[in-house]
Amino acid sequence: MARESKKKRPNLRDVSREAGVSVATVSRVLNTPSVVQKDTRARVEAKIEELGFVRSAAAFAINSGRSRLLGALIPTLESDIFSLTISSIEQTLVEHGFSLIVATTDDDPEKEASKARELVDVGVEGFFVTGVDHSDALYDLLRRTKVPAVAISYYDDGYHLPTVGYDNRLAAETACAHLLELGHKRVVVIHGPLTGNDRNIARVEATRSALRAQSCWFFEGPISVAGGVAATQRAIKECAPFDAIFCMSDVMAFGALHELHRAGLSVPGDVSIVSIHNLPASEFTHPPLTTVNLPARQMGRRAAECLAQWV
Amino acid sequence: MARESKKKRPNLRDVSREAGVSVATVSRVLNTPSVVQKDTRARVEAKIEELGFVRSAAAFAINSGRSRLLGALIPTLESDIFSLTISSIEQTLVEHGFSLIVATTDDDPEKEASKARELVDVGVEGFFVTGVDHSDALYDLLRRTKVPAVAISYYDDGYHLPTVGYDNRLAAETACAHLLELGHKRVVVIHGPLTGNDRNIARVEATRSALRAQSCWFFEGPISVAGGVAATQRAIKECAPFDAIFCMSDVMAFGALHELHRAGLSVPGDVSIVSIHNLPASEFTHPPLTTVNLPARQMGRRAAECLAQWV
DNA sequence: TTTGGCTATGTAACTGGTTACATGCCGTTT
DNA sequence: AAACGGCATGTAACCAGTTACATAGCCAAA
Repeated sequence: MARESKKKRPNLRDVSREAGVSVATVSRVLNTPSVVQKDTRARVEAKIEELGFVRSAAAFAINSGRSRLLGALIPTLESDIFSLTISSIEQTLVEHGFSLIVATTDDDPEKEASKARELVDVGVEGFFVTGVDHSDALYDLLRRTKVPAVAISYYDDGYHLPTVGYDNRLAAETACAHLLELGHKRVVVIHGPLTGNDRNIARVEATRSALRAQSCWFFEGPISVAGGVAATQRAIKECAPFDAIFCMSDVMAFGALHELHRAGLSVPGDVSIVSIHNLPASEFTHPPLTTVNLPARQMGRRAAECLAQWV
Repeated sequence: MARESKKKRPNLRDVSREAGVSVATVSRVLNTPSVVQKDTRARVEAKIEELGFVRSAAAFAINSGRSRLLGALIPTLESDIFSLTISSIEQTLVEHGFSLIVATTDDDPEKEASKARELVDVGVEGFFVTGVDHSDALYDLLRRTKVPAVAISYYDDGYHLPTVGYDNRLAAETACAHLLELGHKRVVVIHGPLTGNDRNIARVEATRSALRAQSCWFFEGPISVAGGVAATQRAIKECAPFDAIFCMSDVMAFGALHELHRAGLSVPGDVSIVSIHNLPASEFTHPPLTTVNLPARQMGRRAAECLAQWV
């Protein structure tokens, strides 16, 4: 009774003592059960069950050097694209026996570096970063600790980290090509923040060059439905008439669609909309969105497999 | 040069040797810098920097007993409600010096229990579970390991774990009251899966009793826009005319809205819609959704603070 | 000059596992 | 009967930190 209450958690030695075997044997039961005699094993396993023993993760990690933890540094979880990606990363990692720590960075390189540092402190064996544009502090950390990292949401062969993602320039170009094909001449481009966001920068640059022969207006806003609404309002006020809107993100397109309806403009009659992402919900807007597919789930899976293999 | 390449990562002894002090002193520089002489400390800190030393999280955890990790067991990340919640949990936890491991369960109690087990194995100091309905295996784990856990998305004073969340019955009742007030008589209720999902069960039960005097049809489907679309299609086919739809989740309401439009029914002219959640996007549907607000962000913050305090 | 107390640092024993190596036992083979 | 080999198990060193306790050095009071 005193035992029950004062003891915190049983450890290997407790089990070994109670089962009348050595610590090594208990450890073997845990790690290589096949090498220990059947009845001994049964006895030890019974004691483990009885005492409610669970091996200390810390102690395991300390001599195996393996924490079975990976981290993910993403701008936000409040955007479907990233939550979709994280979701599939997590699902893939469990298959490989890893757990996933998420850390959000708000697209702030400083915050990213400090959270990366925390991840390393907490013992991750590797992590994901979003995009290819990072602070020196982060690169420094990677160099010093040699922790494996893969970049997601961005595909760039020449980058010094493995990248798993899509070609953001190509995605924008594809959308632009579609607009050009339809013969649009006056295009409003609505995109997310450019500071610290290489993905948006790549898309905007590609768009500028693809639409160089067209009249274009660029509007920046937060990547949200409200952001799309606000940008579209400004566009209607400042640069109507236009015949197309290109949203760099489906969620902003939802907002654009809403605002166009509100303004009495029909889609695609008066204005065409194209965007990038192809979220599950984009199929059910009115009309359905024309959007460049970014295979977020697939990317998550690939990235997870890449990192799991590496470590 | 041989050192550079063959050595893995510098440890406490390496630093102490190089700095010409004992391991205890280095440890003190790390943990209680104030007690070590200024110049000694400076020397040690310089060496730490020079060697790129980072203390092993595992070794720290093993004797402090603190992993600084918490886990979250949620049904899915692919739903805005949960990603919103997780997002605010994560943001709150960093303020308290914790990192967050996410694990998705698909609303499957078995999966939940096994992931809980993994979380414990990996060394979390506590975790969040969703709802109050769990497998025996999970309760057993909690009892044996005494790991703190708080339940979210559900408020129930009498539960044996602390709960941080909303009153799901009340939310449903509020929505129903609104429909009754408008005088609706024939109501279609669209809800998510009931198996293993106490939140949905509570809402449906509350709805049944609130609308006992009305004609009601209940449709179940996955919590997604597509799920809402499909359920609404069936409703139109099987039980028109109805004058209201109550969706237990905004995302399903998006689908319902879409499908009603497609069928040529006007909202709220022909059919009223109410739902639960109040997602950021719900303000921008056409017409804006009437929805019972569930303060996901606030809940995340509270839950995080609760658990952080506890451990 | 001795004693006492304070501070800065070192020594070594812990934490809870893993594992290289040692040992003991039993059945074959010569 | 002696020697050998293989298997099951035990002993103790190790991983990378923390920390209780010991010690050394210094200054002031007796």
